[in-house]
Parts: sequence; structure tokens; C-alpha cells
Amino acid sequence: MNLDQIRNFHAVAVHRSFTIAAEKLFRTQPAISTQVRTLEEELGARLFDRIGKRVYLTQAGDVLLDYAERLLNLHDEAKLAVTEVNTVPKGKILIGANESTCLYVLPQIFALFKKKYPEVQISIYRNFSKKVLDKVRGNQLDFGIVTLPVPEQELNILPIAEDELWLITSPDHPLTLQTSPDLEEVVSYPFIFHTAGTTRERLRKHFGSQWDRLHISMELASIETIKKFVSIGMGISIVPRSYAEEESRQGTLCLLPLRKPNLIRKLGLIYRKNRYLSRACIVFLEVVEESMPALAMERSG
Amino acid sequence: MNLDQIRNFHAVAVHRSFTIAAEKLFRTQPAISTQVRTLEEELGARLFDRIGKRVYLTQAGDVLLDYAERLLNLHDEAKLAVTEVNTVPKGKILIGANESTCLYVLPQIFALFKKKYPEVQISIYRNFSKKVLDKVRGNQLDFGIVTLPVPEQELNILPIAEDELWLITSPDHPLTLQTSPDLEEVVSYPFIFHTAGTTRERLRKHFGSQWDRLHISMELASIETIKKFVSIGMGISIVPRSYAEEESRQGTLCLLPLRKPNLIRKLGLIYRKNRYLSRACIVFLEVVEESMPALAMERSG
DNA sequence: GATCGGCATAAGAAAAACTTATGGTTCGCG
DNA sequence: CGCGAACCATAAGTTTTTCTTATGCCGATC
Repeated sequence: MNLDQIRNFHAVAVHRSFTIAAEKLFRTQPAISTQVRTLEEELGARLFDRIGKRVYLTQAGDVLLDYAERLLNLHDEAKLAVTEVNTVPKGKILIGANESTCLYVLPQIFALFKKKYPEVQISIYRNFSKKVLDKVRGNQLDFGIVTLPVPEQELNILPIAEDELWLITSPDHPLTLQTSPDLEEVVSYPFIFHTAGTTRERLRKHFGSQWDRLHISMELASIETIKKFVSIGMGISIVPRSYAEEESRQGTLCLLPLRKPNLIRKLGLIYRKNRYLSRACIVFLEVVEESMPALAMERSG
Repeated sequence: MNLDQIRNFHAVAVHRSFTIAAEKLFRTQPAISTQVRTLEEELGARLFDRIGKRVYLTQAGDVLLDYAERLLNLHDEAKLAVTEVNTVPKGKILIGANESTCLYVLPQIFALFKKKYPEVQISIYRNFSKKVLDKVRGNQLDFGIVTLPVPEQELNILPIAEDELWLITSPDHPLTLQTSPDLEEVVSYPFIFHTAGTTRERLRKHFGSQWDRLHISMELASIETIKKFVSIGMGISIVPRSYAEEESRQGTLCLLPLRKPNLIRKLGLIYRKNRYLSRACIVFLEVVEESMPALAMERSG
């Protein structure tokens, strides 16, 4: 029993005629007859009584007619629903990002996106860049926002923001007398770092041999707590500049550029290559690209 | 999109593998691949992301999977329901009968039937034998119970009861002095007849030339009213004996056999030839045949 | 880096479905 | 009452679809 047979049966049942059913379905009458007979044989039940030139539904036919309608309707609905996925932005998008991105980058993008496409639900997976990367590779996330660079294999990468890493200190810290200290001058002060993460690793490489001389007074899991403890003088730290601009304006933190080397942290939107993008995903990409100038502005402003 | 394609898609989605799906469906892997691709082309949407050796559902695929399950379930249910019609007695039977049959014949049959097959719903169309006959011919009724004989064309006929037509009078009527009056003696008294019906027509033929001499004091539409008016002496009438036995026992009516000719009224169950009988209809026939001795008893008892 | 596993594609074979032709009924109409 | 038209069933042959076999390609794995 396939949908075509059901469609045939339905047409015959509705028109109470094989000939008319055939016309409606753009087939010949024997085609319909044969299909209905096949269906009857498969079900082991006569569906129509052919009496004279008249056609009557049997009880079995009557039962099947009800199901036929439901099946055909459900089938139409299915087709429509599947087609809509790629024409109407709808459904759900899964995005992975680390904590600070969630705090400082995503809100602006999401606000814009939600305004344009309220029907699309966004779900956020918050974790370190590395975990996000794995999940994107494993097709468990539609998108990820991670610190660049990233091994390119199998991934599309769309740089969306870059930020210089600046030094933060408490407002009354000795370093604030400098306008732009270099690494050498900085290492003598106690540091506060992230417990883990891409930026921490990059800094470790950067400090090179000096890393061991570094006095790490605290290791904290979130950028917010780091800023708190820096502001009360527990140590200094290095963070993307934009993450501390608010506090700098308010005077609770002091934000200092490092002389050299200019440390840049780039953020990228990543998603798997060869992946079929739903309409919702496509418009999300569009929105991200649209809002990129704004994100760039943020850096310079 | 037909059910086979949906079944294929479903298997792939469930097992997340074309090869395993093929095994489960006893096909080769290319068969499944082609079918799924055809489905994708028809829907204009990729359903799976084939990344490396892994297979992932796209959002469109996810949407379709839900519908696929519903469609397949509904299909199974339909098959089961249709098959059950002819294996399990269920559903509805439409029976046509005239008023007196409804009152005196059907209750016993139905009681027995309902006891054996409580799942089958019986619906009664009450009308004159002629109308019942038409509806059975027109396939609007499963069965009819009518006065025999009946033109046999296209009908199966199962005689189910026969009854002598006896005279009924009020208990104090002069005729009660006779044990078995003949037609000649009877015609001088005022008669009460049915307004229409097979039996009335048969009587008219029977009376032959004497019909015109007959004094018809009333014509009534139901056997119950006829009996009422006969019992209060408004006239005499001729009815199937069993229809008045109760009143005869209670003494409200007097029931007299006519000497000659012995008028017999036969009842038959009729149904269309070439008609596919549902299980419910078949077991109904069985019950009627079973209860026929009982109905015969009624006549002699 | 060779091999294995798994999906895609191509070509040919098998199966299913369709069309044309035709026959048997029934029903309506002259 | 008989004839023709309408309607469904069946048969034969053709077209379309779907399957299998064979093979290629790519990524994962050892």
C-alpha cells in the first residue's frame, strides 16, 4: 500500500466512479481499477461493491476512506512543513560560545536577529572555545564563536570582531603612571588569570621564558570576577579591551595598552563545511555579516 | 513522495546509516541512497548531511522525521483497522424492517446478537416492506426483513419466520361463538385495516370479488392501534397470529383461525447478491439462522 | 599511507504501473 | 424489447520506476 494507491482509492470513493477518478488523476480507467484491486488484495478486503454500473463503498472501504483522508492530509502537511524550513526562517539555531563572548558579543547580534526573525529560537551552548569547536565539528552545533586562529579543516570561518588585549589594573596601581608599559615592566606585579582558555594559552606563549617568573596570585573562571578582583587591587590582568571599557569609564579599573607586542584577539564565527543550512541558519549568517561593522566600531570606539 | 520513500528515509534517520537502513529493509544500499535523494529533490531540501562516513539529519530532515513516524503509524493503523472489519465483528449494521417486524421479530434476534457481539452497532430503518426492499436493492441497507414472496432478482432471501393470519375481534364479538369462521361469514362485519402494506394487498387479492362488499370502518397506520380499536369493538381485523397472542392470553382480544383458505404470511431476511459482507454482517446472518428454530417455535407454540 | 567502511554514481535487469484494446453488464431510451 | 451508451474488468504490450551489481570516492583508522 503506497500513497498513490491511497490517492486512487480516495478519488474513487469520493466520486463513486472509477472513470471519473481516472480523469481527475489524469490516468486511464484501467490503471485505477488495477491499483484498487491490488490494494484490495493486499488488505484482503473488498473496498468497493461494483454492482451494475454503480460503485459502493463496503464497510472496509468506509473505514479506509477515513484513514485515507488523514494520510493524505498529513502527507500534504509534511511536504509543506519540510519546504518551509528552507524558505521561511523558523525553528531553532544552536550556537556555542564562551562566557565572555556570551556577555559582550552575542547580545548585540541576538537583539538584531530577534527583531528581524522573531520566529527563530536561539539556543546557546556556553563553554570554552575548544569544546565549542569540537561540537561544531561533531555537527552538534549549528554555529560556534571562537577565538581565532582555528584549524581550518572542514570549517567555514567568518571573522567577526577583533580586539587588542590591554592591561587592566586597579585605579591606584603604580603602573597607571605609565601610559604604555611593556611586558618587561609588567611581569613583576602579581597577576590574575583565567583558569583556562585560548587567551590564557596565547599569553603564556607570548610571555615565553618570562612566564615562569610570573607571580600568579589568582586563577578565576570568569572575566567578571577577574575584573572585580583586579579593581580591588588583588592583581593585574590582560583582557580584550572592550571587555573593560565600561569599568574604565566609571573609574573602577584602569585600562592600559601594552607597548609591544600588540596582542590582538580575533573572534570568528565558525560552522561546518558541506553542511546544508536551513533558512534560519542562512539568515543568521546574514545578520552576523550585517552587524560586523558595528562590532568593528566597538573596537575602535 | 510515497510511503516507501518515507519508510526508507525513516530507517536511515533512525539508524543514522544508509547501509544499516538497507539491511533492515532488505534492500541494497544504493537503492536506499537513490530513494532518499529522489525524496530530497522532490522536496527541494537536503534531509541528511553526509559528512565523512557519518550521516546527520538536517533541520528539514528533523521536521520530516516527525511526520514520517506519524505517517507510518497511521498507515499501520489503517491496515489493521481495515483488516479487522472482516475478521473481528465490529462496526455498524443497517437493517430495514416494517413496524410490526420491529416490534415482534427483531427484539429477540437483536437480544441474542447483542449478547454475542456487543461491539456491533445495529441501526434500524423502519418503513414499509416496499421501501425496505428498495433500499436493500439500492445498497443503502445491509439487510431487510420483508414479507415474502419478493422478486428474487439480485437478492439473497432467507426465510426466517412464518405465521398464519388469524382473525382478531373484541372478546364479546358475535364471531367468537364460532371456532373457525370462513371468509364468507366474516365479510359482513366492519373491518379495520392497515392503511397500506403487503399484507393488506394480499388480503385484498384474497377477498377477491368480496372486497368491494367489505365495510372498512377504519384504516390505521400501526398494528398496535389496530389491536386497540379492535379490542373496544370498533371492528375486526386480520393479523399474523403471533402479533396478538399476548392480548389473547390477557383476554383483551379474541384470536380466531380462519377456516379456509389458510393464509400464511412469511417473513424473509433479504440482502443484495454480489455484496461483500463484513464480518459483522456474516455473524449477523449466523445469528439469524441460529435463532430461526426459535422463531418457528413461536409460530407453533 | 594503506586499508577499511560507507555513501554516491552508472549501467543493466527486474518489477511495477500505465495505456490501448476489448469484453461483459447494466441501464436508459426509443 | 432491443439497441446503444456507460462503466468496470481483463489482457497484452509498452513505458516508467526501482532494484541490483559493479565501481569510485572520501574520510577514518591502524
